[in-house]
Amino acid sequence: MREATIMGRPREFDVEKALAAIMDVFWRKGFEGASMRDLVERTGLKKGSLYAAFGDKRAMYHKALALYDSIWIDRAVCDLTGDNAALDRIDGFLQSAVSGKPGDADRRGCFICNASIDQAPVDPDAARTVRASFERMETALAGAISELRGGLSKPDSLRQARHLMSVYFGLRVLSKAGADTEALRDAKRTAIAALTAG
Amino acid sequence: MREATIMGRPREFDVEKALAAIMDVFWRKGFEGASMRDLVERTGLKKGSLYAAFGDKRAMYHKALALYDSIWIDRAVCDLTGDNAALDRIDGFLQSAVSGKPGDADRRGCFICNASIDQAPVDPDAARTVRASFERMETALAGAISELRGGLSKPDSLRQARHLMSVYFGLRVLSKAGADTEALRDAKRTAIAALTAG
DNA sequence: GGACTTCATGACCGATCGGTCAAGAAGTAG
DNA sequence: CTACTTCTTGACCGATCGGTCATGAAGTCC
Repeated sequence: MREATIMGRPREFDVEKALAAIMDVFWRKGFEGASMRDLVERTGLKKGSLYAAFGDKRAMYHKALALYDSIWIDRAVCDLTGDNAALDRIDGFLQSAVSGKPGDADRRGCFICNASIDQAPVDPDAARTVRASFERMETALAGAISELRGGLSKPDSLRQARHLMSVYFGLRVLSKAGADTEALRDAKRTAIAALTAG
Repeated sequence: MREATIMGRPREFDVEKALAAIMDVFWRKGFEGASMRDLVERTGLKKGSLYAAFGDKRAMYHKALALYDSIWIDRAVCDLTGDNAALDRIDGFLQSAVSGKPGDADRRGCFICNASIDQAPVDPDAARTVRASFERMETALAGAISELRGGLSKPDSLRQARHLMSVYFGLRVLSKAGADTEALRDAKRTAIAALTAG
């Protein structure tokens, strides 16, 4: 319904671009750390337009989180189910948590990880979104793992996937505080070694 | 110096108790999520007393984080270097990230983990404290690991320790969003299995 | 054209933010 | 006792918080 009917003055800004900007702000600063002023400046829009288009601050956060899921978690899942060698896909997945630019680091990390710490305990809706992302990642990982090691039973693949999930988010935490790159590399390497040999 | 000299009106409150209350607030709510109002209510003190005793909000946060390190990270390190069986000590360490009360969960999680996500990217002092805690944990873990597996070289123990560090913080992240208890148990179990067999 | 609908803008709202300070209370030192 | 120091308290500060709304601009529909 309602799509062909265009009445009244049309929007002058690109809603998706605006939401992408909102996502970037919450991603970097968290929910409480981001102010409406930040959102206004980053989007280039006025407060009234933002509220009209997205609802209140909490609603903006939820939409930003959903957008992150649909862009970045989607990408991670696609990469994990792609057609490279299974080991390379898994390695790439963990590597994405390690890299971040050298030196200054990407500092944003993973929005899902940030939201898990920052909002999940106080925002059930955010917690639900986060858990849904967890499951998608876990499933994709399990698929790649069972591809890598044909002999593994389905439940065993799942267990290995859950293990790598914890490694992934642990790497995200460690790297946010600027942990030694070598330490991250070691953690990743050891996890992968355990996978191929376990 | 200065300790015997007690001049003027003595403090009526217990500074350490107050700081413990402050720690609890920041631990639960993060830096931006905690307001001075929260701190005043939780400590039972007036704003003026808090500022006089601890400095501004940021200084309070730093002192709270240092207190956490000296209580909880100390305890984790002690447990890891204790005299139970090495495997039990390591298992207990990971278990502390899994448990949290059943159902409603402890929700506070690990303050170091929270601070890493929440403040480390924007507060270099907090980041330093967090990294120092990382290193203490890593060292204690490496010790327990080399005790568990005598044959392991020192660098290999360190690599295994770094791997378990990532698992630990990953479990913290997953559990904050209320991930399935079984998933956490699987992740932990698999990590330990990899340790004993890798 | 006029009727109607939606959008953009900036002024405005009360509440709360982190932080300060003057004045009085409560102690020590001599 | 007086002199002095520190602590406690509540009033107070300007800034910023998230959020609203009236007005006018900009479009569609007939």
